[in-house]
Amino acid sequence: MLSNQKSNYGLLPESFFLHKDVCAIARQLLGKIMVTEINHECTAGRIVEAEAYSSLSDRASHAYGGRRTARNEHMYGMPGTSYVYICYGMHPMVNVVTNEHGIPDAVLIRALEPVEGITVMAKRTGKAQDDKTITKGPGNLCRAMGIDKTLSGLFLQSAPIYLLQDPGYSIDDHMVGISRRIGVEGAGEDAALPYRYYIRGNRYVSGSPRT
DNA sequence: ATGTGGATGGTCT
DNA sequence: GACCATCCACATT
Repeated sequence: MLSNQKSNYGLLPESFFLHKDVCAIARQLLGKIMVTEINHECTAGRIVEAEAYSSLSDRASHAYGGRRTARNEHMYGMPGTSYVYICYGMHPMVNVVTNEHGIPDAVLIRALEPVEGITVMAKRTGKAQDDKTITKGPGNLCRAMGIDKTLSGLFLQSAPIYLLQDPGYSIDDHMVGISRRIGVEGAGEDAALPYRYYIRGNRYVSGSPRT
């Protein structure tokens, strides 16, 4: 199943995703492991960048003002499920849905550091295994992980997609950078909110700053 | 290292 | 018809 990783990593409890502070969850997702198993191919990466999108009051969120459409329906789903949508007509983006059922908080996963299946990632993306853009940025990481819209609305604790903790790994606060979010200039004052979290100096972190 | 412009198509007004 | 929670190639500093 999860091959050699299964013995080391563990599922996250529902309480992890139920937290009301979506920014705290985005921060805590740094260092966690995202895994996909698609067509018997396992790929995994450590989360190194994530952004919080906060429910109804956040103008950068697809659910701003309580907006609810066919596209963003999964934002209103159960905590610990996925919300995948297509951006710019071609890039899938994967989010982790948080807070209680019906409250559309979500964390956008923006970058991973490859942990397993790097040859599969290279095949899917047409890039070299040592290309640092292979899982850098929300569109790139979805391509490397094989994530598409059909993986939206799924619990992140069973095939084909998992979110796991690595008990032997922790991220100290001094390793964490915080900034405004990327690509949300249209969100007025909310564009400046410090809702982006990343691991300082990690070569897979997208945008800037990276330190 | 930084900036620009084009690709590309779903979604909402 | 306008707007994107982006990426890549290519130009310029």
